[in-house]
Amino acid sequence: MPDSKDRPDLRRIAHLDMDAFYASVELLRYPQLQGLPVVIGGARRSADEHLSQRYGGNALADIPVADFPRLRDYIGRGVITTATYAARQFGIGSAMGLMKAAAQCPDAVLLPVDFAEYRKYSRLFKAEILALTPRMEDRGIDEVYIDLSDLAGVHDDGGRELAVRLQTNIFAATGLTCSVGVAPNKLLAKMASELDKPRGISILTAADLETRIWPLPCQKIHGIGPKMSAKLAGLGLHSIADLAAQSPAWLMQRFGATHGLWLYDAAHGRDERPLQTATEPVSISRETTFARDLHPVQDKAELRAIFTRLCAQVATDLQRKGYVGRTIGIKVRYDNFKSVTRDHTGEDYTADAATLRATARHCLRRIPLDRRLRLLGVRVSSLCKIDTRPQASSPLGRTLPLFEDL
DNA sequence: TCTGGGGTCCTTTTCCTT
DNA sequence: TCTGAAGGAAAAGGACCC
Repeated sequence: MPDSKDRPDLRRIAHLDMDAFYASVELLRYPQLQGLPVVIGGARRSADEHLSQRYGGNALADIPVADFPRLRDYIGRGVITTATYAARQFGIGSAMGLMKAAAQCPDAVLLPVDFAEYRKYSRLFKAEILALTPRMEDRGIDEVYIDLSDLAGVHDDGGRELAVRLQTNIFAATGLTCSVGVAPNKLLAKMASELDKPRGISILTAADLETRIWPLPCQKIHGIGPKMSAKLAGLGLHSIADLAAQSPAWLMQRFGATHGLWLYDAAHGRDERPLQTATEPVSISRETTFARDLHPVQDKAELRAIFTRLCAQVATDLQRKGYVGRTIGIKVRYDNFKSVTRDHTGEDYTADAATLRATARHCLRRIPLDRRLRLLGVRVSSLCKIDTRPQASSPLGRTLPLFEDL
């Protein structure tokens, strides 16, 4: 049997992406909303309370459509996490402000984001994949890479039969559909899975590069976002073919050695990144955008309470996940949307709320508090597992004194 | 005018030490 | 004691992703 580890040309990597994941989960729960404009996002409280007060989580499928909260009822800040296709007809899309969306489609149903529910389905579909192979890289709640290289039959049809089997098993387990792309590496597999959504299966080989990848806009490359895309467009490079036509030297001159070479390789479909079947978190953080901009002096008590709560939440998250960290930082976003961060690396590892708060407070003192704030965040990095940390440090899980000075 | 939250990764800047 | 170079680590910022 050929071993793909020694034969890069035999690599078959699948990228699997759930179709409109959050919206699809919500429609399983509320089938009466099928076909209606529905947006998911905003603050949890409004819609949650609205439904739970009246129905308490029972017989959700029986809730009359007329009883669902609407965009027009929403007051406050927030953005749309995702929108159903019916809502997109109104020009509503991800990351749009809710107030703006409400102006365009006031009657759209507004549902809160329910991560606990999405995680439940996430575990179900990943379990189906792991039943086929342990060679899976977790890429978040609704997508994964899978190394099919050594599975029986993959080299007979490029992986199509395995992709069909995955789709079938996942649908049976969850009632949800997904799209699958199979290609020689992660970069191409990711692009392949987006070629034919929803419920698509796209099988790519190196020979398909010019016909199926090169006509796509540069932004379809995972890692090229709006900023990079605009810069490329400014140089007259719009499609991946345009990018591929440039010499490595030309790209390196304009984008630096590392990035230039990466662009060149990506445009030529080259990517040798291995699958990462196990990953450790790099940082754990909590942040919150206030319902209204808060003044550092006039709203001091409110800010202090929020700050204390964020520290306590991060500490709880660390303890629950079994980590301690020694770099503690804060993030502030001013009313003009400018953000600043400060952090400090200490001697000891900790997951203690009071210790986090004390260090974070020092960080906070290093930034100018001369205008209103819209966001505050607390972050811990330089993490290690609690049982492998280099030395014993601060006590864990102490209760936090409330409402100290900021 | 509007712009969430939780992350990763990369580059640049700043600081410290020799 | 001052100054500058060099290198590394830490800090800061930004782009990107889900």
